[in-house]
Amino acid sequence: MTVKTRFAPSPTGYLHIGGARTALYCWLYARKTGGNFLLRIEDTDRERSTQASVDAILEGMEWLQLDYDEEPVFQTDRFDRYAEVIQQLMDQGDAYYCYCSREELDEMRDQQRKNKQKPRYDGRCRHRSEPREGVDPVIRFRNPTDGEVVIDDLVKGKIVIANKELDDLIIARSDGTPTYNLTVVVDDIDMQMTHVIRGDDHINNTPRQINMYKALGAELPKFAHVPMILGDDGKRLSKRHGAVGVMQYREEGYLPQAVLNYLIRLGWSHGDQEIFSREEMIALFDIGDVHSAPSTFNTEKLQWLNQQYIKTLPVEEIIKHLQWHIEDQNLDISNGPELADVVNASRERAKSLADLVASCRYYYEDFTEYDLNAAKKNFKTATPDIMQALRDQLESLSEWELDSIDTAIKATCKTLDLKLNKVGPPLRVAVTGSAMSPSLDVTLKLVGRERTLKRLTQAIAFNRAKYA
RNA sequence: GUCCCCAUCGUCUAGUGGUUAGGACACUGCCCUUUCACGGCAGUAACCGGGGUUCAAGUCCCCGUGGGGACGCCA
Repeated sequence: MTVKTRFAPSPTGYLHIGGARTALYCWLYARKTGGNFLLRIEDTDRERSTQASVDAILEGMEWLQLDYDEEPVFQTDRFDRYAEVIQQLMDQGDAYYCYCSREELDEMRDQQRKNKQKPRYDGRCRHRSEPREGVDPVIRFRNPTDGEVVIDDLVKGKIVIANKELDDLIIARSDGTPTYNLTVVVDDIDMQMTHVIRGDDHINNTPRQINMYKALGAELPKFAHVPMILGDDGKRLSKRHGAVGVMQYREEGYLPQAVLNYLIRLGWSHGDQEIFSREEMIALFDIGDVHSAPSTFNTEKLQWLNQQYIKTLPVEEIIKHLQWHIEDQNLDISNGPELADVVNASRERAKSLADLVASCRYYYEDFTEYDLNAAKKNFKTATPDIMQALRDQLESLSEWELDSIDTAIKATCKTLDLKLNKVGPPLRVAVTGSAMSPSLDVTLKLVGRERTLKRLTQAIAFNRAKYA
């Protein structure tokens, strides 16, 4: 049978990092097995679902390049079908009207809590035959009272839950709209899902859902419950608890490759391997190998991975993702060196794409102020003379190439009888405004002759004024 | 409170009865070096506790402890 998986977020916020991992696992498993991966938007809660969230989720999926095989399914398009199934359950006697008020239910739960019991619906409307005047009833699923439900979970193993721990859950609200546990089951059956991969916060729902599968005479999919991701404080990462949206990682300069690589290694591994290409992920991943314990999100490792990818990805790929940051940081690159050359010169010292852009500004724009610490440390009384000597040497060059620039700098050192470490650092500050840049020959070559000479003139003036 | 899940360095993990408990991030030191990085080398650091089973337990079982989750007319 062809594998079918789905990612089923509810559009009540952005795509967060935990959701992204679940989506990745679903996607990988489908891709690995030659199956299909679908996206289903669970928007039955009309109070909280928004179009903006739908867009954000779609955007996140696209950024991560987790492509789905069919058009996304929206549950709000399927209300007729849910009503049909609810009616079927009513007709079969597997569902019933419940007229209890919210106050009544609250009181019941309070009482149970007081008695140190698990709050659960006690089934008081199970046998009611008369409607209650003026009350729009909800519909509850009649859960079996005896026996137990067994989940053969692909990541957790065998889980057994006694039916007496479960209660009769609401499948239709008093306004007639269906609720989560019903819609999931109906959709997964109709969409012929073979594998339900989701966060383990859903484990408690699974036995109820299995009972509904049984009531509907449907075949069970395989379940795989992946552990939650915890924040630095050990608490579950969620929308209301520090989980940031995946698009925020783009804003901070992460590559989608790095995010995906980080996510796959969070709870899964393949020996000692840390870096996985997309192809390797698909080839090596198996849902059954996912670690059953929750893991803590660690930004430093994500940073390291990001750096690895910035260092090694083809330059065109880097540039593709860099565009967004160039716009974001308002950098005009039309007047300066080739972006590819700049990227190649600087990629080894960038932790993020945002850093990369920020640290390349001097190739394209002039500046009038120097980094305070860099100037303080490297501009001395002798600087104007050194800069002047450098300027003379560089100006006389017939060609502006790495070799000639390098030779000019060394020749200056010799003329002045100074070591390179007295000449190089101030030169760097003069030309870039900061204390860090690629090696001087590369930097000067890219900055260009004209700009270099102009900046040396500027540095001479600056230092003359300072030490006058 | 009740039920469910989980437990190896600070973090991510390898490990499937016999290992000097391995790797990665982070951290520290050294080397490389015109800066910052990169890179290389070295180092600190872990089997939650207690009982079993066994010749042998990080590995299997039980009980604690700790952490997480669920207990909605949310998903």
